[in-house]
Amino acid sequence: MRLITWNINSVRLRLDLVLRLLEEESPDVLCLQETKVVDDLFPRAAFEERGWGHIALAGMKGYNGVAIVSRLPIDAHDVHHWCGRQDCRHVVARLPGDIEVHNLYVPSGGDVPDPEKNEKFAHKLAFLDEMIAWWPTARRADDRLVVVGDLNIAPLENDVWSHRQMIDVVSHTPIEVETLTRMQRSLGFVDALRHFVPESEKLYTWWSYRARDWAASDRGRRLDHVWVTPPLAPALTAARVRRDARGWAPKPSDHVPVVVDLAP
DNA sequence: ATGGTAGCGTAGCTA
Repeated sequence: MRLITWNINSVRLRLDLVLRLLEEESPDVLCLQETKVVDDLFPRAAFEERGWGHIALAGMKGYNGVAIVSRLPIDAHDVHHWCGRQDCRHVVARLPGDIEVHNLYVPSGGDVPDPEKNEKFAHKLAFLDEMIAWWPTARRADDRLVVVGDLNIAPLENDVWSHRQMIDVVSHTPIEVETLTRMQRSLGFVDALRHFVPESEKLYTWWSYRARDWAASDRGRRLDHVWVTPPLAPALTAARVRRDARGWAPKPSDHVPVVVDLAP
């Protein structure tokens, strides 16, 4: 099974790029974040016509939004909301083979890494803390789970271009790294990308739009992740980042797809 | 220290 996660930053504006990815990679399951569209206006037909006819959505107007687009039947799906909001950041699909995919869009957290001074940062930490409490009550470490998405945290030193210069920057602060690590440990999730790419190697999935030349400066961060529970870890056969998609014309997303292959 | 870009939707918020 091939599974891809991609923060698309408007699925309607970049539908042509999504279709290009489907053509090039032919994934079984594509998980999108920041679709920025209500469910009724999601471009279903484009996916259905190409064979990805099973779709689970949680979208809203203008912001956030997650989608799971699948070639495999989706037996059931759920939408979860956190922190008392209805902000469309978590959709779940159950797939054949008793695999459950959780597609997440974790709050970005604003600019100031202090929950006392910045409500957005407090929300980001609260969102993760709620999930950390929820996982062990709702699922088991021996379930066959895949957690993907834009987690908006780069946990390892080589998940950012400069650990030293990023230590006080939201996405790489110690409190965020510690919180994300606690979520990872809540069910013993295995980091699929780092299962294949050594921690000593720089690895990014996001580059700011604000750089003059994203490729030359290469000030990236690894914000997008794929985790699996221990029963699925032996099935991992490959994981890679489609860095080239950051340059796709005419208007790339600031995130690139992460591709993971699981043996049957 | 600051400003740099992008999407939605048409002002200002979010990232």
